[in-house]
Amino acid sequence: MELPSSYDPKEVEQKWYKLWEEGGFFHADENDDREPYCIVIPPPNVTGNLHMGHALNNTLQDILTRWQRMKGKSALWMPGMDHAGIATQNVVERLLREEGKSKDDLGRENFEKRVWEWKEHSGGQIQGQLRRLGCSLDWKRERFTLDKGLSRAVHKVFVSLYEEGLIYQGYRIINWCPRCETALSDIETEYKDLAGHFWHIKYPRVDGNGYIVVATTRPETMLGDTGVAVNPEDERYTDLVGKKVMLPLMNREIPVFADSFVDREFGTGLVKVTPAHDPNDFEMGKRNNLEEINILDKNGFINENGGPYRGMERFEARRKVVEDLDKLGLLVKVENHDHSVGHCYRCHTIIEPYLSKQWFVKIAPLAEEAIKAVKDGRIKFVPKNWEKTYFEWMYNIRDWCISRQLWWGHRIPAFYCDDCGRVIVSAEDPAACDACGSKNIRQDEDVLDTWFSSGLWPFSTLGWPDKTPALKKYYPTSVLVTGFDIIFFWVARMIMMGLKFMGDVPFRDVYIHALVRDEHGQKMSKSKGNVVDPLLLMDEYGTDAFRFTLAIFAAQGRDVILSEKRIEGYRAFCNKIWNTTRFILMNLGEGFAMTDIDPAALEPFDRWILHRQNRAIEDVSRALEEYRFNEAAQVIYDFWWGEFCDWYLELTKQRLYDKEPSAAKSSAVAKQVLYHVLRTSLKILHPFMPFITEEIWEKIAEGGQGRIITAQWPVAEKKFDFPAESEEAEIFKEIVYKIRNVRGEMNVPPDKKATAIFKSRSAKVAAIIERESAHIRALAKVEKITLDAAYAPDRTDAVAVMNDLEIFLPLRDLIDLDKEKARLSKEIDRVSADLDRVEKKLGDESFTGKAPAKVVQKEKEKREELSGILSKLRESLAKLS
RNA sequence: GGGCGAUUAGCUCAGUCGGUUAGAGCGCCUGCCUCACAUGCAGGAGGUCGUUGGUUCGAGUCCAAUAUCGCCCA
Repeated sequence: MELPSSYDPKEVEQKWYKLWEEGGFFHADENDDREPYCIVIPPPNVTGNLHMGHALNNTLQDILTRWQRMKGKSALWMPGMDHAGIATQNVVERLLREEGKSKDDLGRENFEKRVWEWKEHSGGQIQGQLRRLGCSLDWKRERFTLDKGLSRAVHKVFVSLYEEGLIYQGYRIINWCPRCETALSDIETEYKDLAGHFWHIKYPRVDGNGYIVVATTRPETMLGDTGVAVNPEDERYTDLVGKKVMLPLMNREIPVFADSFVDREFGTGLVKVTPAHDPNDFEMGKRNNLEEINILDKNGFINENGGPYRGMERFEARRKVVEDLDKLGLLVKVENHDHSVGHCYRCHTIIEPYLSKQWFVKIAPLAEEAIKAVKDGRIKFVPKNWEKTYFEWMYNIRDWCISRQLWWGHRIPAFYCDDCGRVIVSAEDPAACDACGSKNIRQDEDVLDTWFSSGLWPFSTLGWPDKTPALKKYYPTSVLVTGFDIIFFWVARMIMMGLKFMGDVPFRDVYIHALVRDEHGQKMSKSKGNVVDPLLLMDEYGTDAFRFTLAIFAAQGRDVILSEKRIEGYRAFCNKIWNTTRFILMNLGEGFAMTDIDPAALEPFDRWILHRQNRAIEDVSRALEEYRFNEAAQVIYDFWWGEFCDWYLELTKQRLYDKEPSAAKSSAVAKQVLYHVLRTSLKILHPFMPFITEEIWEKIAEGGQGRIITAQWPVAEKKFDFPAESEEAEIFKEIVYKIRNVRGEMNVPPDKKATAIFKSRSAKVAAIIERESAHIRALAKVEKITLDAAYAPDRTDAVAVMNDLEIFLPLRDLIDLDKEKARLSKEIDRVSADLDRVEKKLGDESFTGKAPAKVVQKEKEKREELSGILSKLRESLAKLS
């Protein structure tokens, strides 16, 4: 069979995914008795499209899943999507706006219907894209955070936490997005430094003794001021405490009071207090019994409490307030002031601290357990330094606001009795009030934070609250693979919920990978316009090359800054793989059949490559065990290209091309080894490059060997360990390299076959040269080889020196003596610099006295070697002068 | 303001326990269309590992300070 001379990924990729999926290769069976291995996918948003972050995240998960599947585990990679409350609602609202409608025109029920329709027809684009990426997800088990089973889990958790007192309703300051018209949790608010102003405003004293000056970055909030605070220690204002000032514009008398929260150094040391619009002011208000006046409506417009400013948008009101104060002569000064302003993480609108009634999770008791689980090692973060970030947050965690004023999501299972005012929390919709029996009950309008449901993901997807066989087999899951940006949003919450409801951690390991950044190290984002579409890269370079690039870039603790040139390089690697196969298939010949390899029949380089392959298998396996994806990929790359192709393949050519009957046995062995190494290398490459490996696996199949996706992961075989032969192979490689080096530097044309004379006193080296002379001739392009321990070199001989060996190449008229002198001088400089360093070291008694004997011994050997080489080089140079 | 990370070849990045001459891909230079591959082959140039100090027989690696950049939190 002959292959085309270059690899074309397009058809191959289309073909195999379908065959795998339809063939049930991705399905894990909870009823088999194999050891479980489970990863739950970080559910992408239903609105999502595959971006670089997904590509990296899912490539790594797929590598792990495919590897464990090949290791014989019952490997389950659980797929699914997140309903993404705010994001999805925003998408559908935007579509409605294009039709000139609002969600209120439709009403809640119709709106929800509309979102479901959207989900069915336009949502979940990413599922196809994950297939394109080759993800071996068990699609039959796919879940959605809003499906029936998961909703049941959400209700059960809510009710249970409520009954335990861990969920409560509270009236307090939350982060409010006026555009999304909903509350947000603390971590859904992103702080950005903005250039703002610091307005200094006069508040006249009621007693007529002039005025005080307060400073603020948000002057419009003064409409809701109900006090002015000073630090109790601040002597400047002792006499003010207990007095009243007149709030300008609103003409309301408000008290001056002392509160130690106030920083004397900040601004004027006098702080206007707006309890309904600032979390710190809220606390001070509570401590000092201040009135709470809410001046904003849900859209960020001034409400009826804002007097003349009613109906103005908040920033318009700010301008007007400042203008009016200025007119009244109450504006003392305006300073430029940079400050940190909270923005909605979904729509980037500036959020307002806003007083309202919301549902909260009392987080401290849950966090305590979650901290323990990481402290005592039940959960391990990789890399470990993320544990610090995790602890930092967990120790400072605040109660979690879980209610959202949205329509798309899990509606909060709380009901209010309009007759007796009772709050009923129940997983099933109650028919009547359980206190007064009234049927006059209505459900809470709010839905739950999307992250509330994703916090249950590792067990809800496996069937909880039912005790399913899948849950029993796969929980706790093996590893969670995710980016550090959602450690707080998601990872910490899964840990808390898993411990609470399953009584065990949700996963053993948490592998935190990097963010994919653009070439300037910036986080990719649509608003910055610096996104690179992974689908385009896959189209251009092939999925396997793209995946391999991501893997080899995924060094721990470092961001991935993607370079297209690298992808191009690994596309070339795909082609190399393809052509390795092409070469082997062209040479196996008709009637080839794989047999067991008899170690006794192997020739030296067969032993070398099998030995090297054993090391590659070990190194790849170990790297994967430790989530060092980049290392694993690098090992395969180096082995395949640098050893298998560059050396072994070249070394087999003579054996394969020799048609003499005497060469038949050697050729047959080489074929077996080529085939064996190819098969094994394909296997260790498969998790990284699933498509090309499966394609080739089929091309080289002798029939009935199944698919590579379920082939057995190789282990290093002791019978193929040949350390002594491998050492000799390295000497051989150096000989070839030295000759090539001379040829290259002296510009000897390739068709000019040289003669090489080897001068050595080492029996070992001489034996290698004698044995491998045919290989040296072929690889170094040498015509004739002579071993002569007493050789007296001619002036026109080019020379190369290595340990225990001098190689002379009589070049006659081809030699350029000046060039050869320069070459030798350069070599002498290099070697003597090394020798100097070594001698200096060995002359230092503190080194010989304190360094381990092994290290000293090594240096001594090096000295011998270098001084030998150096003297021979000098001799040669002397002859030229 | 607090915390974390980075700084290594022209570019993008590796470098494990402190121990040979600090590696790779791309780019660059020289020579090759050699019967698997020009997406290739052979050879070469290119680095005082941000700076300063310290620990050590020995530092790209450990410690401290500092500069620059990035991220997270307040």
